[in-house]
Amino acid sequence: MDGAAGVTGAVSLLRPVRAGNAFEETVERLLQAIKLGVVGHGDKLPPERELAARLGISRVTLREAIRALQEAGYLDVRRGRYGGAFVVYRPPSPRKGDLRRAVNEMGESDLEDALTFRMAVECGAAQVLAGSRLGPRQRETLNARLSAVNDAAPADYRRMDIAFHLAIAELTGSPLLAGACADARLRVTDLLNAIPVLRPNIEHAAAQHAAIVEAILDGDPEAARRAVAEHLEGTAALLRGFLA
Amino acid sequence: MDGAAGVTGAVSLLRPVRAGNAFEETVERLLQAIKLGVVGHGDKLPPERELAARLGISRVTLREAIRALQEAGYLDVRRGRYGGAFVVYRPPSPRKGDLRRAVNEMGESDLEDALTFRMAVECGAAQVLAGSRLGPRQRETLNARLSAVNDAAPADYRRMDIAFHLAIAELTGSPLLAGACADARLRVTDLLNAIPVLRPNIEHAAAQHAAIVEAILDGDPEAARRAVAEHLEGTAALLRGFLA
DNA sequence: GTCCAAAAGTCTGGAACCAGACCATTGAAG
DNA sequence: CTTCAATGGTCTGGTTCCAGACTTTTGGAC
Repeated sequence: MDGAAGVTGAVSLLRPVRAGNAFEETVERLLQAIKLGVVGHGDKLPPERELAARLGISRVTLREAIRALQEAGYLDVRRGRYGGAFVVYRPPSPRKGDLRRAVNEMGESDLEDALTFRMAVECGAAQVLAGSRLGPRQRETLNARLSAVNDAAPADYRRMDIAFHLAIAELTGSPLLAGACADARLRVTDLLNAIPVLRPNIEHAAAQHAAIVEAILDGDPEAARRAVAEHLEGTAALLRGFLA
Repeated sequence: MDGAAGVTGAVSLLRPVRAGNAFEETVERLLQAIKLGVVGHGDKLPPERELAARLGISRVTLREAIRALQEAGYLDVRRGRYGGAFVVYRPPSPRKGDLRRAVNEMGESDLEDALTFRMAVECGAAQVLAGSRLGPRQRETLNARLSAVNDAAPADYRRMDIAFHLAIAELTGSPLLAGACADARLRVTDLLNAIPVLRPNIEHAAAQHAAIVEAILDGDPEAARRAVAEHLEGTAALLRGFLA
């Protein structure tokens, strides 16, 4: 360091190699999967042995995490054949003050960080996707996700919205980019879950979603980038509005 | 899973919680810091106790990593007061075949992944930065980094180039975004180090760097995004050219 | 009704990792 | 030339985490 301390990158590179112990990180991961709706209400997690292998941890550690989530009321574990860990979580209806509480938990600066990060990676993903030649299969997927959001029941709205946004990143074919977008989204899920889903907002978002898809299918990176930026600015403004 | 297996995000969320053991991850991190030039030739790493704390690992584990890097010839460790671990690494002059070898090591699909990821996050960062009000201090920093690349000796060129690109991300004020850009860059450093630094390429890059800075200082997100996209496409094309 | 396969639940020995105390070396200041 | 502070080097006991073998429960197939 010393001589080059100020050059750059020191902050991001010399940060902790591990976010916490294996147990904590596993709980966090599973909770994210549940809250993002990757595994929805009533769905079953993969068998312990398979899941432990996928997460790269031992069964013992995974079981501790599952038990913690069970005790917290997120999972229902049943044994025997056809048993498993079933998700029983439903996003709670937001109450006044939830947002304030959620923001206080993460900190104001973390909020700005998350919103900035999300803006950058999602705009980047849309730009990249619009700039690549899309096959008929990919176009279908994109349209299907768009329809799914528009047809979603209020209780499913957030989940479908997440699926739509992540689909854009995943269709780029870059796992790194998809991971970054998933990361960005889950850093604001708690906040979004804390504000009510209102009709005018949904309609506004629907128009923006349509514009995003249109730009991507048109192969116009600039329009795609602008559409996503506009959409996310709207979301950020909504959040700040509820905070004020 | 099952019911929602196809929805999305499963791949990125149910991936391994830890990339390897603490030792391996630490070696990797330090090596990245060295190769990205965060700590340049002759610089000293922070004292073991401090570095271990920053990396969130025990001194024992850190020392193992340092010893590995010492044996690999990247560090020179001296004891006593004013001692420490000094970087002795200089980026090697590329030889014919190095690139092919580096690509084979990481895999073709990982290469595409890395290039796509980098395109998305760096374009996003430039867009965000151009869209934010910059203070005089930030403008200075940006110009300084630009000059540093242009004035760099050939041996320092890559390092200054990295510092320039990362500065854009860091100036957004988002640690998450800065981290993503650092990650993206280090995934291609080995490849870029494997191709020679040629005059025409440097001049071409210099013009593009200038265009990026101009767009950002003008507060034009679209122009900034386009300039970065163009620049990175040039780099990607260069890589592919050397591979063909 | 019996059997079987798939799943959760349990146990054990060992490896990895850690926190903290202590030792050894070095170069500068007095 | 003695002292001292900052640094790397070493040791010890305890915790976390792991791999793998084994047990129990469950519901369907025959």
